[in-house]
Amino acid sequence: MNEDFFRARPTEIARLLIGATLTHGTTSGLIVETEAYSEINDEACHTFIRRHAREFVEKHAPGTAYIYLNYGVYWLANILVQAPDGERGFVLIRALEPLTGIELMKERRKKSKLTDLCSGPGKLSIALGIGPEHHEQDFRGKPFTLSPRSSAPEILTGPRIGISKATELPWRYGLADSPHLSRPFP
DNA sequence: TCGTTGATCGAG
DNA sequence: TCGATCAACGAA
Repeated sequence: MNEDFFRARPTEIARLLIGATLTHGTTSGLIVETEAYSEINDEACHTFIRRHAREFVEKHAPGTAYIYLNYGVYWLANILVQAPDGERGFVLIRALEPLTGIELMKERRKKSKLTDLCSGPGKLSIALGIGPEHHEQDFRGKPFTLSPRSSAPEILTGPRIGISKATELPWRYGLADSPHLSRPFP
């Protein structure tokens, strides 16, 4: 994806990324699930509760990686985005369908079932080797490559997972009928 | 269902 | 300083 791809609202980019391909090193996967977080009217967004996140969006360009440790255990991969009107936010990559480097993913995950490798935000970080060293790195070519989808897929929409605030916003997106989702859609 | 795990933030 | 909270996962 070029730089302009990330110049849109978080919800718009989260939707456009369904069906796109994410590559890191020799591993890659088809994005089947994302969530949008916005600094506008979204209390679940880190910019509402973390000073570091507010500074991050000020200092970095759209397309920059925001990598966050959740529950003291798992690293979650987000992409910083910014619309032309100034609205900024993050897109969380929540699940992938493994495409290449599957043997390496199985080693890293210590799992052999294809649907166990990347079916959650913590799982896919382990499978693709994403960690704290990638915070502030780039989704616009290196180290992470995003390739656009070839055709428009059927996309599901629902409430975001694992949050307690702004639960009414239907900002989770998923590829219809994918067996690689972190959880079914309602 | 339940325990694990550590960065962050606000109250005291 | 202390306690609550948190964009998850695996064991059972």
